[in-house]
Amino acid sequence: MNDSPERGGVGPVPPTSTSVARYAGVSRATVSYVLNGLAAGRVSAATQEKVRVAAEELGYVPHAAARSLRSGSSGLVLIAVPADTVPAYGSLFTGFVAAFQTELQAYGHTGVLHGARTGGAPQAAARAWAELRPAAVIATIGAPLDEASVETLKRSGTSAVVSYGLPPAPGAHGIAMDQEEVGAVAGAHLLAGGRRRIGVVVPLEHGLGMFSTPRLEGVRAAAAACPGARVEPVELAYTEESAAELAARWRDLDLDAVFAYNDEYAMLLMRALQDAGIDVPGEVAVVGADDLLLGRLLRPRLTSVRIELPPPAEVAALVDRLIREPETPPAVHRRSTAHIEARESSSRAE
Amino acid sequence: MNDSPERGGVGPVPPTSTSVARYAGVSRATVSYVLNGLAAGRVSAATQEKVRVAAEELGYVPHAAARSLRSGSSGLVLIAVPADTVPAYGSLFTGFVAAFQTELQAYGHTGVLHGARTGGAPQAAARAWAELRPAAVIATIGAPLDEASVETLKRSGTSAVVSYGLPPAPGAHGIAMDQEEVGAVAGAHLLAGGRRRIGVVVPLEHGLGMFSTPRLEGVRAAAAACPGARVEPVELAYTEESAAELAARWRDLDLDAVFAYNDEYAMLLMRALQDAGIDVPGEVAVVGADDLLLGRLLRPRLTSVRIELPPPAEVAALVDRLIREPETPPAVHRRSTAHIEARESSSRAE
DNA sequence: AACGGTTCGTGACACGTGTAACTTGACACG
DNA sequence: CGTGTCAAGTTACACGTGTCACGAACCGTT
Repeated sequence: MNDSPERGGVGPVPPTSTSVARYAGVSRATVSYVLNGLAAGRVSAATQEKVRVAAEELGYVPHAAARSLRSGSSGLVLIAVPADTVPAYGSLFTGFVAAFQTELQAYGHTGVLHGARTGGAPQAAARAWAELRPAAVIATIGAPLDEASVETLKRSGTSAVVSYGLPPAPGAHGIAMDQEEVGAVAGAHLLAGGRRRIGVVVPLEHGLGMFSTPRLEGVRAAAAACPGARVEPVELAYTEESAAELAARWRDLDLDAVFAYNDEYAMLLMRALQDAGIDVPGEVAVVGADDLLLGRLLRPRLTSVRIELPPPAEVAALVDRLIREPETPPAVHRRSTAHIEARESSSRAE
Repeated sequence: MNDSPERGGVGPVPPTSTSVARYAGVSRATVSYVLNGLAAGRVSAATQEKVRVAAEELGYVPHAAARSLRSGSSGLVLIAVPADTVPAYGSLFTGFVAAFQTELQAYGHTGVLHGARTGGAPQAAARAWAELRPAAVIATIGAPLDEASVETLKRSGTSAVVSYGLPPAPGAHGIAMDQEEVGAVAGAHLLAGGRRRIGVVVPLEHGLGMFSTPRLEGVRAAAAACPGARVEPVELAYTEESAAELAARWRDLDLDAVFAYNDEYAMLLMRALQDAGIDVPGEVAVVGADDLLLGRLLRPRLTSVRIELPPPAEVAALVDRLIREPETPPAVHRRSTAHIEARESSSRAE
């Protein structure tokens, strides 16, 4: 007759609010009121104390699933990241995500990070997310998110779906990095330095394509205003071999500048060029992005596009608002800005 | 009389198994059997099809919280990371965590990452984790985890608590990085190269202490066997200013070698030493750890201790076993190995 | 004494799911 | 015809929580 599910372990059953109530000699409702701070004018101070002591004594921790079921909201904010292309990211995001989780906590949400394979069908990932009934989903760069996924999430009760750092999927809000601006800033800097034949590194690593295309377009846009300027994509993988191979045939490409996608690719390529006897910045100027500390350790020091992301606190505030006002029509809420940090690797041509 | 909680949004209510049952013209139990693959010999093929179609049509996604409540297990594996010291990590972990989540999925668990501030009381973090009733918690380097936290988790039903990359807290399992071995390998290499006055970088960044102490001990252990050898801690923060300041007073320290905690600190320090006119490796040998690609781009190329972590698949398998056999007594299950990758930054002294 | 207000609690329902136990025909066997 | 056996579903309960509506005292006023 006992229908209670198996508790495999022989360990003690976790205390519930019922245990606490019994222990304190009050009803379960009272426990709930006290522990959720709704006891004002309902429960005497003495009883409150009794309940608190009982909860402490028993080591009571509320059951998030039960609370979620009853209250109709999980309090989760799910941050989706791509599971496979992370190493090529740079450490730009790890810091942001951590800070963001901390900020969310202040609003009473629990930020949780979920890796999704970019290879598989986006639908499968969206289903896994939807099962958790998150109040919001933030899909970061490279995470699979299409229109159907947004639909799945919304139908399952997620009030806000936000694309972070890339153009939002239809139906989703956006906190965009303006990738074209990144390219434009890099391009403008190189053109101002007298460069006219600009290569743009397109990483061969899977999943970075959505990133490099708009950057390439940004460089092109900057070059359009400048007669005689030429812009060309250059493929590169994040390995020493690939960089050496590219450097070996560099002179055939006839370029006097390269925007290398990010600082890590830039450092890799710059080294390979130098090893091949090509002078930086004399023969070719190199520009990266993300402004990593390590880029300043090389000689010449690496010029970089610094990308200002909206600060975590601001993003958390926005997400909280979107959760509380689910009817807000999808829009792009905030863009990043990009600035050039000019250093020796892109000094003006003679 | 309606006690159902508010659904703030005006959006349609998410479909439940009841909706699906009504739509398909069967009972809710049948839906459950079909969708969980327990229909063999219980439900006719025709009915199964009807149910599947209905679920698809309605976009039904099961409610994880409800399932968790009923089944007594959340299916979650919580990966705890420190929320504040991440940038100093290097990209070593981001790749691992992502791969690990993917592997876990194959076992039917859902890996989820949770950032915890290292500043606050460990108890608060443990409580937040325990609320989710995870089947297992994996605390990575720097995540706050003490004996009381382990106790809180176990009492709330978590069957396995695993410390990853650091000595396990009492009561927890361990998948350890052998930090002493890392130090020992670096120390042995430097001693073999004729160095006798070895500095060991201790990062000033919060939360990395537990890391550097055993490494320092490892270097000391290696030096103990070598008469005349001297080992000293050297403090350094991950900023150019700190490195320059250290380099300026370097000669007072009278050291001919330094093990710089990891490659990022090593690159930073090496650059600062060079800028101060100190020859590497002539006057001082530099060794890092993690064997990053970027370390090979500097001149001289950086010697590094490569740390082989247990592969994600293996870790996932272990965690799955610990979940299924909760009585397994706590133990250290797997250690990392460390190898020296000798390059020019630590060439033999004259 | 009757009445209204305040203080301090409790009883009971609903959230969505998984599954053991039961029902209902249909059919076969003695 | 009574009795199993089996297929195909259904009924009903439990998981742990939040909260609405409803007491039961107690106190002060008319």
